[in-house]
Amino acid sequence: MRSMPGRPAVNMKDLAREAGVSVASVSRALSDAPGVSSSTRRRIKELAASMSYTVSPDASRLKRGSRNRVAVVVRDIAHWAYSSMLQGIMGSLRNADLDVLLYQVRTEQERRRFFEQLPARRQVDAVIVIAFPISDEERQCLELMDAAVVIAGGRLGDYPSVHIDDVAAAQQATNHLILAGHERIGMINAGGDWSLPYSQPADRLHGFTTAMEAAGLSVIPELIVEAPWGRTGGAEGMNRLLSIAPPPTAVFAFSDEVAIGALRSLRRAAVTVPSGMSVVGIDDHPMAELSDLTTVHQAAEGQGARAGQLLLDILGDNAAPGTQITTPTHLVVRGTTAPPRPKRPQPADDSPRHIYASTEIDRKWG
Amino acid sequence: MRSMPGRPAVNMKDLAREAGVSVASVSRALSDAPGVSSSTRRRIKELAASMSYTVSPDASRLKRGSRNRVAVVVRDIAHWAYSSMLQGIMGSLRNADLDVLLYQVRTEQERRRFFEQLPARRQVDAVIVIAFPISDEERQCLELMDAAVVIAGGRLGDYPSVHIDDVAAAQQATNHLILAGHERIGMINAGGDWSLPYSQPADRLHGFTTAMEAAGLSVIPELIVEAPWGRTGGAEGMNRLLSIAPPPTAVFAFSDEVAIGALRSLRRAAVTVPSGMSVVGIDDHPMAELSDLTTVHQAAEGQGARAGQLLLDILGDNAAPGTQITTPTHLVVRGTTAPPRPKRPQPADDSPRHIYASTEIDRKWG
DNA sequence: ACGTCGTACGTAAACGATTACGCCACAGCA
DNA sequence: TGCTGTGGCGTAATCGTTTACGTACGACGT
Repeated sequence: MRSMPGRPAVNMKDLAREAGVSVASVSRALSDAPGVSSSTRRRIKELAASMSYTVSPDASRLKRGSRNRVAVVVRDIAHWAYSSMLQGIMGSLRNADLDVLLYQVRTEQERRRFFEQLPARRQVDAVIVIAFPISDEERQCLELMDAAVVIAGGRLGDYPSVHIDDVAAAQQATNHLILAGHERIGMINAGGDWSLPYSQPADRLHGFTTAMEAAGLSVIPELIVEAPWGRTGGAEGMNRLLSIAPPPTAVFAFSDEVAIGALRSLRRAAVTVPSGMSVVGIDDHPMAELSDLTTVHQAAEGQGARAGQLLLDILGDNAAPGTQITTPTHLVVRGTTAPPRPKRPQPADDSPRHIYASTEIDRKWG
Repeated sequence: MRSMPGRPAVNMKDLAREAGVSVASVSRALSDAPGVSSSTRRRIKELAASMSYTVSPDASRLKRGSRNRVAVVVRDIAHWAYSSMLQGIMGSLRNADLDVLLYQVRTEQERRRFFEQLPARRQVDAVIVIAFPISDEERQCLELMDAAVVIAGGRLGDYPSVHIDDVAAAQQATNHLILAGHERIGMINAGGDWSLPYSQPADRLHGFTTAMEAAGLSVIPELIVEAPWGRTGGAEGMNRLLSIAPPPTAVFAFSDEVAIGALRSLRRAAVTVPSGMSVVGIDDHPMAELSDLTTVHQAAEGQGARAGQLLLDILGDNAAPGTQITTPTHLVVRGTTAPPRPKRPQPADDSPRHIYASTEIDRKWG
């Protein structure tokens, strides 16, 4: 049976009466403030426990003017990278006496609604945005509520953020293909459904082209295809690349999910991997190991943890408001990349490369 | 530049002065309560917008005694099944004007801390517990919060819950193996690290044994191994089963993650799947498709959505407090199950079964 | 002309805490 | 004894709202 909604069964006044002291003493005792003898403090605390009393967080917040709440906004909770970051964030905020309000914005419309209502109902000290772009008007909403903002898993304006170096990650992936001897290299990019521009696709594209140019290879525009984010998008993208004559000998995919979709297309097209086509992704998604996918590892949970810590530092005035943290990435070589098939058909090395061998030893390159 | 923490730049009194009315009228106008002429109401609302004023949720809650928040407690945010459920919950709560407070309890210690300190105390109307067991004392703590409780992805006492029928799911998996002709069937069970008993392992074990007995097959105790939850646990479990002479010809794994770990052990032991060993799991994790794993599908996001809806019904007094919802499961046959190798060695059908064939067509059995 | 009623609005008392301020008793010191 | 300082505690103001109640006033019926 629940009592009146929200009204506590026992409030501070009751406790005070019961203890024979004033509410002021109770407040002081419970909040470990000075001004109460240690004996009464102990007595009050014990009584509070026995009456299972706790202070009303709302009244307390109202009076003190603190909020002790942060909002975490995530685009897709069920996505590996984002839920990992969320986990990292929760981890570093765990001991901070902060409540976490969770919001999911899957569509443009939900995003808009979130920012419209944000100042209205939710009062938070900070907002952590996990990896999606926001518009200028939406930034104004954030300014209005005078909350700190931290971006996790991306970069956005001058906001403090924790992210990987997308350009460098793309270069690591591309250089791996180049070092293996590939020259005709394609890319499947994914913009992520948002109408707003986000730095990731542009950065990864930029990393790809600069790596190619640095190696003296030509970037062939038709070998760069844009596909929807996700596995089906990756499959589509690869189909488009396969329809080009001649197709690339290696493909850099925007992410592991895209790469895995691409691998599916290759299987259906009976193109052997890696001898007929090399594929590399970015993320080191758990599925990458299963698919034996060469990829560039990023520590998603670690980024979340750093973002949470950065937020605490900012709230505690221990960090510059514009701090940008770049977490390292590294190449994980698995079974989907190899040198290209020699141009002159010769006894091809089609001996069954044991598909699981490389999961045992992840050779890690800078 | 942030002003005083938590104190709004402009409060209702300021607005009232500016509008030339009393705070009462402002409150009435903004909350669409009767007692204000429509003209003043409009005027006040416009002024509020132009001063970008919003009511203090804390003061409002304090006075009204409402909370409009629910807590979601999850054991492992980054796990596919739980983040999917969380996603489903968020989805059905989205339009309900409820904020979601998120708590993670990964370890026994965190769980204990959560229940001892009840950070959600006096803050939420309801608590959704995602798939982990709680002790009797902890239930008493929950009562203290005087909040509604809903269990998602499991069953717990008399609390309303949304879950699959674990017994039936285990039977579906086991029967599939039995129908394929297996007789010596093992099981890798996983208790999930908690010291508290949870219904899932017991139910799945029970489903396994009843299916076996119903088919007139004997349950061999040493073929039932307990392993830690997760892929490495599954690998360990399978190693133990392989060390038994003779090993089983088929294995039912507690979950897809366990099954995938088991598959890894089989690869390392050079046991071919499915001809040398059949494996079936439960979940239909996205990785199951990649691993071509036969499994029993459960709709994780759907369960979350139902749980969220159930919560709304309970808060709106539209559902009996003890409602239990069972969501259906179905077998998805893929490539890790097949009839056992005939006992008399004969021309084995080791022609390469195309490992991806069945991902194209998921034959679904009740 | 006079009650009566409904509407629009203001006044003020909560809601449950925190905290500045004041009071009192007692200890220390001359 | 008289003065001052300090620790322990109570009084009351306050945080920003909501809302029960009171009042003023125009409309209406008789």
